[in-house]
Amino acid sequence: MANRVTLDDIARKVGVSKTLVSLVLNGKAEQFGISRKTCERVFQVVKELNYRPNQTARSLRTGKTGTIGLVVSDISNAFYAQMARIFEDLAAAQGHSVIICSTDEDAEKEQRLITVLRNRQVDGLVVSTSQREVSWLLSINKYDTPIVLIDRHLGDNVLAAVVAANRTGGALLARHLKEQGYRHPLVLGLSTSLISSVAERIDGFVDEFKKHGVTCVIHAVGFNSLQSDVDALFANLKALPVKPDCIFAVNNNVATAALQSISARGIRVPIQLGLVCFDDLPYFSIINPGITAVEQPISQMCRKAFELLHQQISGNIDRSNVSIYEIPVKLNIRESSLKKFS
Amino acid sequence: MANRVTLDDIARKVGVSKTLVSLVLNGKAEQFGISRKTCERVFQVVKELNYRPNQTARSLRTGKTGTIGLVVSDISNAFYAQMARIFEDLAAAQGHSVIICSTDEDAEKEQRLITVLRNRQVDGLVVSTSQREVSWLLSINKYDTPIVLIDRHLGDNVLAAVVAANRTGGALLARHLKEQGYRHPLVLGLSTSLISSVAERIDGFVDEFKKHGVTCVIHAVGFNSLQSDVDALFANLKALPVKPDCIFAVNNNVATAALQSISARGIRVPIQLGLVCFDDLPYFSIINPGITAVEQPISQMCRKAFELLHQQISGNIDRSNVSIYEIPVKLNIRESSLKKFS
DNA sequence: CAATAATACTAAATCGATTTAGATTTTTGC
DNA sequence: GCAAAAATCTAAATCGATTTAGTATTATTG
Repeated sequence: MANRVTLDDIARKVGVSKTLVSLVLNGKAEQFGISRKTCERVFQVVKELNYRPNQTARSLRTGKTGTIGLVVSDISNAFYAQMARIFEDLAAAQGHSVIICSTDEDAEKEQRLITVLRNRQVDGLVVSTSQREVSWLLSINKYDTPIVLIDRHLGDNVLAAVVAANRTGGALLARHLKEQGYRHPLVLGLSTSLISSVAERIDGFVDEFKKHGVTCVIHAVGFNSLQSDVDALFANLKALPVKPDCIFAVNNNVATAALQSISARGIRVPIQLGLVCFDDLPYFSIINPGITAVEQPISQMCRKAFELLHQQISGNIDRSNVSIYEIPVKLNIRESSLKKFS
Repeated sequence: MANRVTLDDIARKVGVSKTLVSLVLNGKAEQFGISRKTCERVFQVVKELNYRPNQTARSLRTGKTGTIGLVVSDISNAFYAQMARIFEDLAAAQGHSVIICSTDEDAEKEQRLITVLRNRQVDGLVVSTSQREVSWLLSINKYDTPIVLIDRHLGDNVLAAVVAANRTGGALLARHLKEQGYRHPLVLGLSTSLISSVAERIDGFVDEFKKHGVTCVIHAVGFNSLQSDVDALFANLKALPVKPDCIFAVNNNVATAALQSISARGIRVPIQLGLVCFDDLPYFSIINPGITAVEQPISQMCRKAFELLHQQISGNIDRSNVSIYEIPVKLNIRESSLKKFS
């Protein structure tokens, strides 16, 4: 075996105790008054034998694994994939690793996955939760593993959370549509709309239209039957009491499904139908018409979440006094909602 | 702490040894002739105290962490994000977890990341490698950690690898373009074209055209300067000795960058310029024109790679006799290459 | 020069599981 | 009723690191 080299092997070869080797390798040589010469011999042998510390053993002793768990609904979704990459980089900068889990918006599956992560002794969790009540996560956070919520929160002052300005973003989209002359908005939501992010996007959107006396129709589609639900809706668009003149897709998946239907049916955007989306994707600016979207500040959200998690892990923060951090969003106006000018 | 419950706690409360508790929990009760009654009491107390085994301790003793490392160039790329999701599911089905690392096509970074993963005692590695020679990975695989390459291989009979039928896919695209009447193909490759997948795609493409006396122009762009390199190319298209009438993007990133340029310059596809891509994306079938693409069998590739890895991990296979598995691809013809009919 | 301090190092305990080797107790056969 | 066999269970070693509580040895000081 290339690496059955242990601390003992180093110690034996150098002719010192493994305590000393450990101290040297952990940079505590100075503190423990270990002579420069000895240090050098240790480093030399470490290099010679190509010693690599067994992280498992270290974790058992220290109680720290240098691993964080990232729990999202689906890592293959572009939004969470980007998030994963950013967390990976943030973690790697500290020599930490990330284990990623996809819940498919299933609260029970989420609990199973989090249990696995806890058994693996992750130092902390970043969770885009599908839970509907806070108690379970709260007790974990309180007694065991630090948790920071991302993208979705579970109400005030219970668990630290970093979210996009969902309500504001929804309102921005609504105001824009209204200014463009759209009057019959249809909100394409998810049947899991209890999750805070989607709910607030919809609230912000609906409230803004309501201010001007316009009522929104809300239609929910299933996370696991997205395309077929959306297709079914489009097949019956004309049968609706009021035929919508624009659509608000609450996330990038919904928007893509809608675009699929729109494309298949040859519906003309933005004339026949306006389209806006919460969450921006690279291809939205490539296609014709470009899709008006609210861009989420993923990088900022991740950095803040990571910072909060680290404060909790290192115990530099009072875990009972937590806040929801809301990061501003940006409206990218493109042709899909420009009724006036088309 | 919610979970400072250890095997000892269970043993003490039940009034047996921790050996027994461990045996019971690992399903070895029968084998060791432990009475039904005792088992039941153990299970009851385990549930009562909400015992969760410490995976770190278990890993140290058994030498198995139940973790595999997935090393790719960038997890936020749709292709690898999908891959990650599939591996996650495959691993989860066996109670295993996945740690994901992004190398940015940097061979040294890849080595650093793999070293971290090995220190974490991962049971195996699935790597879409950026290495240019096989020796380093080979020695790891031989003496230490099982490795299966995915998407890219490093030559015959050195490391198990699962790849798409890259050469065939390239040829399929070339034949199609030729049949459509395109005669001046430009290959948009990557400066990291030494990697087998890209190289073979290009080879297959170029060879097919050569059969019919057509020479391809090959233009490489940088992984870290994709958009600007592509933009620069498009700015000078006319200045090229032969103006291309179609473009072959060697992967989805390159295609998206090309589309960005195409869209910005108002180039008309497929009339002015045909476009095909190796690697299919959901949005390729939504936009107008749809993008002709070779679809990679990601799921099959992942399943095969996972199977191979598991054979290696469980020692059911001779590690020195390895093969490259090539999985068939599928050509999805869309409007972006239909010169004839447009 | 003895007492004290500083320097350089180490033995052994520990983290929480698994596993080996063996110890009891009970049952069975004759 | 007693040895052998079967049925249950356990003590202790182990994985490979970190950390606590020291121990020698040498240098300094009054």
